[in-house]
Amino acid sequence: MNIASKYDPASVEDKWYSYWLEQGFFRSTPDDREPYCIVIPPPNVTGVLHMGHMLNNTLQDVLIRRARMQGKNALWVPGTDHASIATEARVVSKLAEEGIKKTDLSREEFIEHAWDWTHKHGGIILEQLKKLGASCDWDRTCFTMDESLSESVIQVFVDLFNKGLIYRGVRMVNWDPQALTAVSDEEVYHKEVQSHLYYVRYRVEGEDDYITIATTRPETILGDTAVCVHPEDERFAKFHGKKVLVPLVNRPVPIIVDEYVDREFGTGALKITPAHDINDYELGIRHNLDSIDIFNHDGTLNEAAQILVGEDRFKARELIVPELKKAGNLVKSEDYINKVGYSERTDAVIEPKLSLQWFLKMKELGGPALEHVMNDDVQLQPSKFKNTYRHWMENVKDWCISRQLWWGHRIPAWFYGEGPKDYVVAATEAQALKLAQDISGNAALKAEDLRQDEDVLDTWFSSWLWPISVFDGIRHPDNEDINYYYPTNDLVTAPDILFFWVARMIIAGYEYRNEKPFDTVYLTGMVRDHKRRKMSKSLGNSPDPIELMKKYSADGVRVGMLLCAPAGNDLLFNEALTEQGRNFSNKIWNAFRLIQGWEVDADLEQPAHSAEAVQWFEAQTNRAFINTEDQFKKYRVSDALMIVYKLFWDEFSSWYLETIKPAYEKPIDALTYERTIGFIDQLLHMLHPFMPFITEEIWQLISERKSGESLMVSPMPAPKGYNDELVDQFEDLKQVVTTIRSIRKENNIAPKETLSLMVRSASGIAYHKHLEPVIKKLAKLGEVEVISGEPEGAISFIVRNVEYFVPVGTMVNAQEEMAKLEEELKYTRGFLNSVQKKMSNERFVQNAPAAVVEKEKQKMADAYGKIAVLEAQIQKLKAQA
RNA sequence: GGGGUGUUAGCUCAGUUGGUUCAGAGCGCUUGCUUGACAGGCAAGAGGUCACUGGUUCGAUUCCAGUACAUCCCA
Repeated sequence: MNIASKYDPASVEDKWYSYWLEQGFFRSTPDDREPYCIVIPPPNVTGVLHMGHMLNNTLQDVLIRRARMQGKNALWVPGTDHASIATEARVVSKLAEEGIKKTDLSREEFIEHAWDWTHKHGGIILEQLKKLGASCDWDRTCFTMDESLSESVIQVFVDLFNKGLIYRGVRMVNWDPQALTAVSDEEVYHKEVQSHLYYVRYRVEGEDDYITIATTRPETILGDTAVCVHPEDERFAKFHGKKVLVPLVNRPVPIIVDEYVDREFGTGALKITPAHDINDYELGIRHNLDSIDIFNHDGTLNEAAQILVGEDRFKARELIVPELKKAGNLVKSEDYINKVGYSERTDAVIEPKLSLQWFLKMKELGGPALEHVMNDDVQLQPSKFKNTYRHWMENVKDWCISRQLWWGHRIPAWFYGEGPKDYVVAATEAQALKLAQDISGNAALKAEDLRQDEDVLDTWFSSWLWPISVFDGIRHPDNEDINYYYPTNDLVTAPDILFFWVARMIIAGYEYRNEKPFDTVYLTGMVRDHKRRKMSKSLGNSPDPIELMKKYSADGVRVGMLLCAPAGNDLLFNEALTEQGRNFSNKIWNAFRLIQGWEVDADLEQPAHSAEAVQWFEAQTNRAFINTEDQFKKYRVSDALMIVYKLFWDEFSSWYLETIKPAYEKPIDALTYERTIGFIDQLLHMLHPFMPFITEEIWQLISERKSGESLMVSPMPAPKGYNDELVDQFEDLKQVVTTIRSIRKENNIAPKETLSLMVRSASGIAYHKHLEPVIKKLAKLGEVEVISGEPEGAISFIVRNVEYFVPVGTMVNAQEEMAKLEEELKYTRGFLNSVQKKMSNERFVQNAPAAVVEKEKQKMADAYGKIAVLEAQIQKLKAQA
C-alpha cells in the first residue's frame, strides 16, 4: 500500500465523527459505572464559534474523552443560553432592517420573531463544535428557554421570593439608555476617556458670595440637590449651614458637610446629584436629600430638568456650557481624563439611574458557597483565584435580577392593584389569581384584573441553575439522572465569569441540592493575540476557527490551543502554534507510514539492539504515562500534552524507531514488530484525548478492527511500574551518541563512515555494556573496546565518570581539546570548592537534613573523581604536544 | 483611590514545602544535512545578574518587606 507522505485530515475527520455518532459513543445513561460529567458553559444562542470557545471546548473534550477511556461513564452535556440582551438586540436590529420597530409589535409578536431567529441561528455554534470533535451527548442538548428549564427558573424565583430573599426596591442601577434596560455591575466595563472638568460657581443664597465646584457632567447640575464640603476644610467653614442656588434654575439647596469629600480633588467642594451618581445617591440617603431624576429612559432630559428638556444627555452637556458662561457661573474648564462605564452589550455610556427593580439578597445565600470554596470542597484551578473569589463573596451585593426586556423568563409577579406592594408572586396565572384574591380579600378579582410584571429575568438567573436544570433536578429533585450525575466533576470556563456564573452556580447548588455543583473549576486563560489584545470581532484580530481547522486540521488546532494554554494564564494565540499541531500530526502519520511499510520475517531473530530498545522504551513509556497522570491530576493539561508530545517525537521517533529500524528494504523480526505495534497502540491511547481524529484513523489501520470497535471507547492501559535505572542508563547512552555525532560534525566525518570507540571505566560499574549494541547502531560504530591504557590520537569525553575515546587519526585539534578540558576542569574545581565550603561550615552540617548532607558528600566524591580524570587527560595532551 | 495576581532565555511558560553536576521545556534562532517514514523533516549548537533594593538564613529564583512595571477586579 502506498501512503501519502503528508497526512490529509479532511476526509478523515468527517468520517470518524460520523462513525462515533452512529455508534452512539457520545451517549450516556446512568449505570453501575462511576460517572464523569461535565456541563458545557452554554454559549450564547447568538454566538458563533470564537477562539475562546475553541480553547474551552478542546479542554472539555480532552477531559471527557480521557474519562471515557478510563472506563468511566462519561457525559458531556451541551447546550446554549438565550442571552436576553444580546439576542433581543439582534432581533431588534434585524426587524429594523425590515422596517419594523419593536414598539409596533406586541410582546407576543416580538417573542415569536425572537424564536424564529433562535431556531434559525441557535444551532450554529453547536454544529461548529462538532468540527472540533466535541464528544457531547447531543441527545441531551439543552436550551435555557426549554420548557423544563424555564419552569425551573420560575419555580426557583417563586421559592426564593417565598423565602423572603427576593424583593423589589428602588436602587441605583446601571442603565443602558440604548438597550433600555438595567444591566448588572458585571456587564459594565470602564474605560478612560478624554473629557473636561468644568469649574462652576454657585451663588450663596442671600449673599454676594460663591462656592465653586468641579464636575465632568455639567448637565447634571439641573438635578443637584446639595453641595458638599469636607467638615474640616477651613476654606468652606464659613458656608456651613447655608444654602446655595443651583445655577440656571436657581433652586436653593443646602451646603452639607461629609468626610466623603476629597479635599484635594477639584476645588474641594462637590455638587450632589443623588439621582445620577452612585456616591451622591449614598450621600443623599445619609443626609436626607431630595432626589431629582432629570433623565428619561432613553437618556434625554425630562421636565424635571426645567431647561434643555428633550435634549440628549451629551447634547445637553454641550449646550449647557455656554449657558453657564452667559450666566456668569462658569469659572473655567480644563482637560481631564476620567473613567466612564460602558455597556458590554451595546457600548452605550451607562447612566446611573434610580429604578424600581427586583433584587436577590446575596449575603443570606452566599455562606456555603464561600466556605466550600475556601476549604477546597470545590476546587478552583489554579488556586490563585481563591483570593479573588473570597474578596467578591465577602463584599457581595444584592443581585439585580430584572431586565427591561421581552426575550427571556418573564418575572412571575402579578399586580392586582395600584399600590407598589399590590402584587403576588406565583408560578402560574391561576395560582397568582387565587393568591391575589386571598391577600387582597377581594374574591371578585378576575384574571383580567391581574397585570404581570413586564420585565424578564437576567440570563444568569437561568444559567446559575444549569448543572441542576439540565437534569431537571429543580422540578424533579429525585430523578435518576440528577442522582447519578450530580454533582458534576469538572467545569471548564474563563475567569471573567467567575462571579457572574461560577459563584452563582455554587450558591444555587447548595441552596437547591445542598451540594456543590462540581468538584473542580478549571479556569482557562483569556485568548488574546500576540500583542496581548483581547480577541474581538471589532479589532479583526481573531482568526475564524472553522477556517483554521480547514487549514491545520481539527487535531492540529486542538494541539495548538493546548500548547499555549497553561491554566489561568492568558493565552497568546499565534497561528504558528496550530502549525506546530499540524506538524505533529504529520510526524505521527509518518511514524505510522514507516511501521506500516515494514515486511515481517518470522524467521528472523531479534537483534540485540532491538531487544534493548524494546526494554528501554517500555520503561520510558510507563514513566511518561505516570507523569501524564500526575499532570492531569493537577489539571496541567498543557504539560500532560507536552509529555506525550516529547514521548512520541523524541523518544519514540528519534530514538526508539531509529534503533529498531531495519536497513532499507530489509525485513524486521516478528518480536520487535509486535512490540512496536503494542507501543504505537499505547501511544495512540495516550494521544487520543488530545487528537481524536488522527489517532482513530491510525488505530483503525494499524491492526484489523471489527465493526463497532473504536479507539475512543478502547480502555486506556493501566499504569505500570517501570525500571527507572534502565531509563537513566539510556539517558547516558544518548549523551554518548550525541557527543559522537558532534565529534563527527566538528571533524567533518561523514555520518556513513564507521568509527570505533574505546571505553575506560575506573570503577567498571558505570559503563552499561548491555546497551553497547544500541550505541553501535545509533552512532554508527564498528568496534567498541573496553580499555585500561592510554589510546593515542583520540578525542575523549566523559559521561558520568566513564571516559570514551574516539580515534580520529590526525584530525585532533589538540589546542581546542585542551581549552575545552581546561574549562571543564575550572568549572568542576569551582563546583568542588563551593561544596567543600558548605561541608566545612559546621552550621550547615548540623542544621541541614541528613539527606542533603549525604548528597553533598556524594557530589564532592564525584567532583574529585572527575577532576582526577580531567587532569590526567590534560597531562597526556601536554605530553603529546 | 482600595484590593488581587504576576515580573525566570528573543517569545510563551515550568520550576513541587529554601541546598550549584537542574536554572529547564516548547517555539524561534544559528550551523550542517536529498541521512530512502517525515524539509510540515534529520542532526548538532548558541541564548538567562531568575525585574530592582533591602531583610531572614550557614545558604534565596524559591521566604519576608519595600520600589518599579504589567495586568485584572472594585470604587
